[in-house]
Amino acid sequence: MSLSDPGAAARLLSVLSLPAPQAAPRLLGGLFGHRTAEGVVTLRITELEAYGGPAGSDLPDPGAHTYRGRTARNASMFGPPGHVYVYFTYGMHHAVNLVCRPEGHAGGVLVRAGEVVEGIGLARARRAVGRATPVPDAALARGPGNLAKALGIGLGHDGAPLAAGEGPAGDGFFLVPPAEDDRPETASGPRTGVSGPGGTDAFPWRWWIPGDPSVSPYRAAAPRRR
DNA sequence: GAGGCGATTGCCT
DNA sequence: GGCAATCGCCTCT
Repeated sequence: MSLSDPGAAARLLSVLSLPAPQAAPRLLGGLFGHRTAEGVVTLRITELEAYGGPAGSDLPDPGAHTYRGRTARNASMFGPPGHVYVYFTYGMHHAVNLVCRPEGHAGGVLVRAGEVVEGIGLARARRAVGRATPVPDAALARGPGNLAKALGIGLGHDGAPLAAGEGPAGDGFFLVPPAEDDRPETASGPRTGVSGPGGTDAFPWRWWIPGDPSVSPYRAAAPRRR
């Protein structure tokens, strides 16, 4: 697999047309990158989570932002595949999803962690902002908030298209799903930080590459403070 | 118009 | 392991 893989475009469309729980394990080990005026950072995806659609749809997911229907915030999740859904949470963190399924069907894959394989200097610089101590390389894109920061992703990128391979020249996102023969070993379990039934064994929609140092530690949803 | 809380992170004890 | 930070979105009044 490489950024110039001629089969990448076909694989991207076929994989992202699937419901998220089927697309997610097929994206593990793939390349995901973002090119800006600052440079390019590319990751090998090592951890992700699938998210479905609203109550009453064909893939209801009580853990998803889309569960209560389409809103201005989550509209990208209902759009055509091959785009990104970026959201802002906890007043400080961004996270990025790869939108799945045909337009009208909500679904996406949250990219939770990756190994930086290109642009590690830029990733280090972005992650160093506001920190006193340096970030270990394996942790540069560990966790969805950290990954978004390493890739330079903000709310302004919500709805941006995903190119296959290196894509057209200029700024933007690109994605290269692994060829079938290149898919890594995978493990799966409940999603991290999801409260309610969506965070239980009933939705084992988190996948990761076992033993990879960039995978984030599992955390149960924070109990409500009072 | 107000209040609660979140697909998190990192520092503190 | 506990918990503060920090603010936009969503729900309810």
